[in-house]
Amino acid sequence: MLNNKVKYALKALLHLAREYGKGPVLIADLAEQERIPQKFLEAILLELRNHGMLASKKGKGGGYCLNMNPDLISLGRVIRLLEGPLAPLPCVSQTRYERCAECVDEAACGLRMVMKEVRDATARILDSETLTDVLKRMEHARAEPVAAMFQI
Amino acid sequence: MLNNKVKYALKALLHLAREYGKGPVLIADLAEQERIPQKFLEAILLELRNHGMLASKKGKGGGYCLNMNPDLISLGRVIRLLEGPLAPLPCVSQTRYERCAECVDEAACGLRMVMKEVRDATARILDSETLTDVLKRMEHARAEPVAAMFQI
DNA sequence: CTATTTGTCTATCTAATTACTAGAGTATAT
DNA sequence: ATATACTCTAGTAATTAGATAGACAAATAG
Repeated sequence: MLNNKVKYALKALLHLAREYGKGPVLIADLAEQERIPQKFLEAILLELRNHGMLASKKGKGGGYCLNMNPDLISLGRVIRLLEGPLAPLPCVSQTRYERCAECVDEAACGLRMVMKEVRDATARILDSETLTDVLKRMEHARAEPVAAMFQI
Repeated sequence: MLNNKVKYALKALLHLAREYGKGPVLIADLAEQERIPQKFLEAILLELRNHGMLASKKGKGGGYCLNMNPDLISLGRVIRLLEGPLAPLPCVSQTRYERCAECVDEAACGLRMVMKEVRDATARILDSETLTDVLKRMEHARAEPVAAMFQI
């Protein structure tokens, strides 16, 4: 399960991706429109900025904006930045491999083989899906709402 | 990331699956051979027993054994039992759906669509892979060790 | 029937993490 | 100057992780 921090970060980034190229967005607006606790959001945005993913501007007319093109930011990248590896076990992580302390024979560990498949399947999705891709999905969903079928 | 509790549980269950039909296994033996802290393992086995997955026998010649055929126990089932849903967000869980408190329009949430795909991919693997399947993988790996290639 | 073995269960503990909040400080535009 | 808006250091309450101690209960061998 993703924690709230990552979820809020992704929602905020999607919001900023939608406004990409239109100048800075106020934390307060972001917090209100995405319904995220403002002070918590502040901390998250700051962290993303310190990692170079966001840029900020102080003072009147200030705010936050993406520091790179939204099609360079994959969901996997954000999750790894704020939460850590996508892998369900550290011994199958590509980015932060760690041996299981208690493991007797890693090469013959059946659990590891299955978890490697899970990691690969997860990474295949999350590393290929960028903010731009997700925005496109959202527009598409708004254009053809499935719910409409039940609202005739 | 799976926590140690689940990892230990899965390792213990695989061990018990290997001994299935051969009578009870001592906690002490399990703990030693799988290198799991014994008292922690006790608590885990007790929980699995209280959920009906294991059976226990007190006194001399006692111990723990599987309470059902190992090909009825999928990794997904164990993870859900001890840790919760496989889904990365509660709003895409099949078994324990929960709405995101802050979500404005769930049907149009792009994040949700992607996470649904992740959940489905994960569940497809973990719900089909049983203890028996994992044991087969392990035997296979021991029969044809990849490492042998580098040890000539 | 009793000593020994082995699982059961309650209670506790520390450390880390999560999810926030307060409030003082700093930079900027006008 | 001054209002606006981000920065940053603390701190806190609640939960989870990862154990450990020790009394207790049941079963069996002899």
